[in-house]
Amino acid sequence: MPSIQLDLKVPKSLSAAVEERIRDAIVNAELAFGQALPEDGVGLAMGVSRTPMREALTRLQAQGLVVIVPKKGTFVFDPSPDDVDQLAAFRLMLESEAVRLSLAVAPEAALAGLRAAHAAMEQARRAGDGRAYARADTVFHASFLGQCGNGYLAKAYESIAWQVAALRAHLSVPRLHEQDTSFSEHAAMIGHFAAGEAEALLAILSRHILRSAAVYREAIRVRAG
Amino acid sequence: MPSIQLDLKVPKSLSAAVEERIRDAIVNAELAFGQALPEDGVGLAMGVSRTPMREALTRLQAQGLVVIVPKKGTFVFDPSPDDVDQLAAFRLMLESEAVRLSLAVAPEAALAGLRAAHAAMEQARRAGDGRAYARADTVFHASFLGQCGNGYLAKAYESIAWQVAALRAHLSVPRLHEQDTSFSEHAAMIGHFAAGEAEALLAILSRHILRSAAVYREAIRVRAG
DNA sequence: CGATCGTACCTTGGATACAACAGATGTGCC
DNA sequence: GGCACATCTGTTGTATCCAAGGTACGATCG
Repeated sequence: MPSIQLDLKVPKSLSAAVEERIRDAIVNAELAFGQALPEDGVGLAMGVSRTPMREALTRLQAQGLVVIVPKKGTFVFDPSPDDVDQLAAFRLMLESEAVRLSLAVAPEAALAGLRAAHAAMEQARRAGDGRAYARADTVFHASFLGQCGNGYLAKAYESIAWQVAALRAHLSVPRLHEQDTSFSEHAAMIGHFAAGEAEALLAILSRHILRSAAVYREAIRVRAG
Repeated sequence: MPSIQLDLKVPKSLSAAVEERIRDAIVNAELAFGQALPEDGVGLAMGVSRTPMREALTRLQAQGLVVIVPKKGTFVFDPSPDDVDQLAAFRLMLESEAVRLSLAVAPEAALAGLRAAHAAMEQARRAGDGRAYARADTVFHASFLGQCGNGYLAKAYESIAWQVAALRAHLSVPRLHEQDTSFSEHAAMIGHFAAGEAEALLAILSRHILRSAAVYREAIRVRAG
């Protein structure tokens, strides 16, 4: 066994690179909801052919980020107000279970992840970097999942986390007031987690998730008219 | 609008047909766990080329039924005892929530589905058709999901239901005693559902799922040595 | 005899060419 | 002016070809 570890940058496959790029574009709101993604459009712009592009789109469809309509085209997913509610409900369900599990299985590791993410949130808040704050927010919630010990649960969460991130990027109105509320709620969650107070934590989590869902729902409803 | 319904067999895409065929082969135990699935092997046997085969395999990977190892090949998924436990736990979590939701949202529709499935189970049991019984069993549990009103929850369940079905086909030892227990448990669940007794139903469901998980886990452990 | 290197084969990864289908657009007729 | 039809374009669906990586086996050298 080699004693040193040189993490050689393995050139990931083109399809993986394309998938990642498009996903970033969606969750960073570079692409609008419902926007068409012809196979030879984005692909050629990146210098790749249709084959990896197709694979990337297929995988993105499995993640719910794009919708492929046979013989018509591929489009960025376009959630209805109802979708937002259902997504939030499902997210809350997964995350609640992850909280209970991680609390039972690996509370120290999860707590470390929460604190690190919260520190990153604080730094981003001081710097006024909304995007970094959002990223840290994502990491915070992913901490529960990473330590819950159930790979299927974690995978299911991943498959919707991107959609949640996209909603946040597209629909959030960055008000500092909101961010303050969010920040203190996260702090409270850490406190309850450290104390092993699952129910109190879940109450905050539920409020937290359902409140943002209401905001997104309203934003979509208004936009759609 | 045509007044008659001739369910004209829409020529689904080749990739969809291949996907379905391979999935059937896996959940019907025609293919062993870990078996290699070279792109030009199964494909050519069905007379299709590698491209639709690749798409089918990509989607099957998203469903957890196959594992694609870059530059090595594609293989039927091969769950470890731990995987079985986690899968069962996740399934129980999804299905419990679906029970609560369907009970709250559309109890009549769900109940109709349950009764229909249970009737099919009884018929299959009388006929001694184990495969038909298993299919009806799958339909029974899917009834909760179909009426829960949350598409994300239903989709997540679908994505693991195939794996559960595959476990059942590969590892079940068809003992009539087991089937009797299963049958009466399902009847009890219908009774509790009709009476709106969620907790009693969930207790049976939990026993039901965890018991079969223990069987599968043991079967895998023994097989692996 | 064993370890290591080279090579051949098998696999997937990607590109391109062709075919088929859906929708839009324009045109002619009524 | 409106409707029906043909065409035309843009898109996906499929097949085939070439390239590159990984594995296993055998040869070769110590």
